[in-house]
Amino acid sequence: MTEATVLVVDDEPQIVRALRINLSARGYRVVTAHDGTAALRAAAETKPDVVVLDLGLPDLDGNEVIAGLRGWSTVPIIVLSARSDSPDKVRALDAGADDYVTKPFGMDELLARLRAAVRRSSVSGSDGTDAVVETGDVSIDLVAKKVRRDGEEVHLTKTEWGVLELLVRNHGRLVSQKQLLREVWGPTYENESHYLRVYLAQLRRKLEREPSRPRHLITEPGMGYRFEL
Amino acid sequence: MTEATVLVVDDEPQIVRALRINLSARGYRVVTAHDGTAALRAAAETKPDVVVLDLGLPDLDGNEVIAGLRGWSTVPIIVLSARSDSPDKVRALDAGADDYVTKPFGMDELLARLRAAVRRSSVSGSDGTDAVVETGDVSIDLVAKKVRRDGEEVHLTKTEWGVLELLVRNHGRLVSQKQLLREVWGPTYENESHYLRVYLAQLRRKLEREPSRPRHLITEPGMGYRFEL
DNA sequence: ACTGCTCGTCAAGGAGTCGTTAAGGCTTTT
DNA sequence: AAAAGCCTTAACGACTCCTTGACGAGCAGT
Repeated sequence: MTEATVLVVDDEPQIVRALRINLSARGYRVVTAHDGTAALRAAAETKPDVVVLDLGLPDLDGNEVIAGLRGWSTVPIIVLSARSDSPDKVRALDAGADDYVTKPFGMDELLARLRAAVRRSSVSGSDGTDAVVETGDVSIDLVAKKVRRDGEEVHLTKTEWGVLELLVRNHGRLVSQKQLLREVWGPTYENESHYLRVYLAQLRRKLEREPSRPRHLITEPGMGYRFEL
Repeated sequence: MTEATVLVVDDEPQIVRALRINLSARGYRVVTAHDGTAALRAAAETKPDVVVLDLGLPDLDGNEVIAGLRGWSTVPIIVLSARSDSPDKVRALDAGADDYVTKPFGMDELLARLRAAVRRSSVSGSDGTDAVVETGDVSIDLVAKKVRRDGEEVHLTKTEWGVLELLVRNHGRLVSQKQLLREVWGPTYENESHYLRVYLAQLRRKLEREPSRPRHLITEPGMGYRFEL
C-alpha cells in the first residue's frame, strides 16, 4: 500500500479542517464532501480506501449514504456521530458501517481505527473454496453432494458424506478428531473417536485405489485426519 | 456462511456466561478461553470466525495475545476493555485488533459490531492459503499443521508438533522448559526436562541442515529453547 | 585434573492408538 | 408388514509413537 485515500464527509467545516490537517500530515490523500449526494459522487470518482462519515448530514440520512455506498463498494466506512445511543450505533453498523466513533473523539483513536480499517481492506483474498474438488481419480461436488471415482458415481451415506465434506472443505489441512466428531455427530460425541476409525475405513474402501495405503484420506496419529489432493 | 464461530476470551465468568447465552441464542457457535495461552490454542484448533478478547487476562498481556494471533491468522479481533483511555485503544488497534469496545458495553452494540466484523471477513475472507511462518529453508503452516523443509513435506508426530508449535508461536522469544513441558505434556510433567532433550533432538534431525549445529531450534542453557527465523 | 551438572544422542520395550471386519438393532422405505 | 439401509458396537491384530535408561560430550566450579 503506497498512499491511502480518505474520503471525509462532514458538514461542520472545523471538523473537516482538523481531519484534513491531521490526515495529510500522516501521508493520507484527503478528499472531502459536505453532504450526502456529494459524498456518493466523490466516492465513485476517487475510489477512496476508507470513508469517514458524519451521520448528521443536511440532505441525506447517514444510513442512506451507507446504503448508497454499499450498493457497489466494500470500502471501509467509519461513522462519526455526536449521538452515543446504542440504537444508532446498531443501525449504522448493520447498514454496513465498519466502525463507529462518538464525538467528541480523540484524534489518536480515530487515526488508529483508520489504520485498522485500511490494514483490513488491504488484505485481499480470492474465494478459495471451489464447488467441485478434483484429485485425478476422485471428484467431489460440494454443492450437488455427489462423489465420483474414475468417472463412476459412488453412493455415500449421510454420515460418510458429513465426514468427507468436512475433510474436503479443509483439504490439505489437518482436521482434529474432536472437530470431526463435533461437527458431524454433535458436541456430545467428542470422545467417540472409534466412529472415525470405522467411517474412515468405509470411505477409504469406497474412494481409495488401495484402501490399505491411502493417498487422499490420511491419518495423522493422535491428531486427526486430512484430505490430500 | 452457515454458522459463525466466536471465540470469547475473558477471565470473568459472568461476562463469559452472558456472552455465551446471547451469542448462542443468535445462532453463533461459542468457544471460550479464560486466559491468553488457552486462547491461542483454542484459536488454532477451532479456527473461529471472530474473536472477542478481554484485555485484562491473568497470564498474558492482551496485546501479546493479539500479536500471537496475528502471527498466523487474519481473524477479526474485537477487544473488550474496562479502560477507555485513548492510548490503550490505539495500542490495541495498532497491534492488530479490528475493533474496541469499552466495558460496560451494551449487548446490542457488541452484537452489531460482531455482525460487522463477520460480514467483513466473509467478504474478503478465506483466500484458501493460510498464514505460514517461513525461514528460508523451513516453512511451517500453523493452521494446516504442515511442515516443509526445502520444499519437501516432513511428517511430525503429535508431540513433536506440540513442541514446535509453541516455539514458533513465540518465535524470537525464549520459551522456558517449564512452559514447554506444561503446555505440551501437562502440569505434572514440569520437571521432566529429559523429554525436551529427546524431542528437540528429533525436531532438529528432521528440520535442521546440521542437527548438531542448529540454526533455528536454539538451546538457551539452563533456561529454555527459542525458535529463530 | 576431578567432580557434578546439563545437554545431546541412540535404541529398545511397551502402552496406546488405529484399521478392519462383522453382526445386532434401529429407522426408513416399499 | 416386510425389506433394505444405516448406525452402533465389539473384538482383535498391527502398528506407531511415547517413554525410559544408558552413555558421552561440554562446561563450571573446586
